[in-house]
Amino acid sequence: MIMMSNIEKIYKILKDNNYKLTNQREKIINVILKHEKEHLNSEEIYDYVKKEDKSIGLATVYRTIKLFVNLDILTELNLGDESVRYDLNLDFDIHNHHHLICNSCGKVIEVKDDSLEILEKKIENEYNFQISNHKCKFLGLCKECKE
Amino acid sequence: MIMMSNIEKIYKILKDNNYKLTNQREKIINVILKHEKEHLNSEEIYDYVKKEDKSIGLATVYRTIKLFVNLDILTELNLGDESVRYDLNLDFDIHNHHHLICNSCGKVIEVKDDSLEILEKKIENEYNFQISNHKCKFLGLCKECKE
DNA sequence: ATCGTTGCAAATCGTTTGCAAGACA
DNA sequence: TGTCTTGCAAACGATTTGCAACGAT
Repeated sequence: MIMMSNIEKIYKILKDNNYKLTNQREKIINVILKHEKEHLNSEEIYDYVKKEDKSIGLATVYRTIKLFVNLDILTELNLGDESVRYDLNLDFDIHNHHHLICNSCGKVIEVKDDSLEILEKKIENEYNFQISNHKCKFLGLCKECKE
Repeated sequence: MIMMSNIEKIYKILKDNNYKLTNQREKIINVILKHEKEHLNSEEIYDYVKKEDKSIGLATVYRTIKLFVNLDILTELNLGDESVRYDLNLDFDIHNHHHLICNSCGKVIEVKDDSLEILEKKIENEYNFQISNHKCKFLGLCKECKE
């Protein structure tokens, strides 16, 4: 099995779904990949893309983000009271992936963990609720802000 | 220790913080309490209150909700892609309280559970991140929709 | 050549604000 | 009475839309 880079994965998803790979979409993808760890919001994505291409329209950025959310390339994050931020989602194992959110500096740290499965089993039995996914965030203070 | 009803608790919180108990606030409280399990959003709260009092202003409802969030009477919920909904929060043990969200009918079921503490301990050690709270949602199908 | 995609500007949505009038303590 | 609170309408910010022009396949 050939290993695909993230960029290739996204190109393939677009192609597979009959969406065109335009100049604007390419630039937006590059910005999102480059800042993957920062969980940018719409405005930030627009600002970064604007630096590469002064003529890009705000609506295009919004439309592209929405498309990517629909294609499961991005996941919307509702962190704290702030704006909606986006999380790149190309690993297909998001099921066991949580977020630590620092109340002081706003940093978002990703955590891989599967220990919620015990709790999920319990819920499935107790409530007869069939779980397909979970979203978990832990609020608190990061290493740096704790000091 | 005397047991206070939810209504009494809210009246006390307002009084303790030097807020007046107005007619409009009373009506909003009643609507929220009556529909506690439904996790109403702003619009729904407004619609219900409007039925009791045709003359109430939309801004008043928004201002009251915001006040209640600040006073920790309500907690904002960001469920799925929908609007912000509100969760009555008078038990003071929200720390161990999760939400099950049905992808089909949108129902929200509350779950009391404290088994996340093991995971929290693990995160605190592994990431040196001091957790003060968590918010967890489990997405899937409820008993009724599963059939 | 076709049909998806874009940039622009206007429209829309939910929410917030300024202000004068009204009401609770 | 004094100050907090209200209703109204206007303002606001983020996102969406209609449309004619453009561009990828």
